[in-house]
Amino acid sequence: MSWTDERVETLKRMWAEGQSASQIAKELGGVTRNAVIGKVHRLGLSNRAPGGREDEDEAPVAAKPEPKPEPAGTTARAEPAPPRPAPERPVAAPSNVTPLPVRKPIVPAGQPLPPQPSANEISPEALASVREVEKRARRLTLMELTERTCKWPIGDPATDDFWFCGLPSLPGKPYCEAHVGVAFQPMSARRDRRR
DNA sequence: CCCTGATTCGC
DNA sequence: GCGAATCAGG
Repeated sequence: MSWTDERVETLKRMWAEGQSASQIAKELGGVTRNAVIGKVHRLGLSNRAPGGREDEDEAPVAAKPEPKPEPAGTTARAEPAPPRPAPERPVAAPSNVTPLPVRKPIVPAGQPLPPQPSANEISPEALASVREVEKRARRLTLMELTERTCKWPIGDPATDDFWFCGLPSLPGKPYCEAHVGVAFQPMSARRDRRR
């Protein structure tokens, strides 16, 4: 694979969007995150806009030759500060926490997450398991989610009482075992259960 | 251990 | 120019 104009464009766009190098690499395919990072540096867009105003063009002449007294170890690193999807209070759900087919947590521009077929029926054990699991949830924030962490939302997004499960997700699935069990229910299964 | 970006250096 | 290996950090 080579850096065609199109691929570079995708790289630029995603990098600007705050996507991580590994995410970009996966999107492009045929390259590693190292390749992406390397390219990013060669393109000279290493620091992403922290959300606020940033200088467009670089002042070529620096007045300060040596502004750093520290001998080593100092890292002038700019925080990414990814776009945070402010929780636009939808419907302040009461204490009634029973999200059945709720499957679409706010994931940072992730993949479509195709629906998985499942011959699962929601069992009392599964429900109990979920309750239990949610007590032990890692309580991750949006930014801490990865492809292998459960993205099941817990709590009320309109309050601080909100986080994501964060337990290890099943390979290829967005949720942990317990949450997959209640998330993916075929219509038929639900109907049958309503007996 | 999972992940992040930064840097180096042989190719 | 490229990117694997490595580094430095969360």
